[in-house]
Amino acid sequence: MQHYNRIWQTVQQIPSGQVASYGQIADLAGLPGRARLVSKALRASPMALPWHRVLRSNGQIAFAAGSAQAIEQIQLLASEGVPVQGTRVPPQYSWRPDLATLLFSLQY
DNA sequence: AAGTTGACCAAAT
DNA sequence: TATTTGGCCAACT
Repeated sequence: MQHYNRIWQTVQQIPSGQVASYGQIADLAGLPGRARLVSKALRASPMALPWHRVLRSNGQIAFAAGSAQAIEQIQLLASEGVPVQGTRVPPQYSWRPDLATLLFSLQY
């Protein structure tokens, strides 16, 4: 699907040490309102992606607390210097992409 | 063809 | 802070 490629490329733009929400990725990929599609795209991704930098809009991990996936994600984030305090990542780690940079790097 | 299911979200409570 | 509610829509039954 064409949309998945856009989503994957957008996720790859998230810098180490920062995080983005599903809705944010959808918007940046040109798919406003389709946050759920992003989760599907990540699940279906055949390539290596920084999927751990994608959180819910409120900073929480999308997986159930305590699940193996959630634990792995927390570990990966920690290795980049992003703490998960209690149940969520503090908002100052959210990615604020420069628009011109994005437009330059998203090729189709 | 019709109903269900999500790695979601914003707003209200 | 946590939970609920209604909305969303592609992919799967």
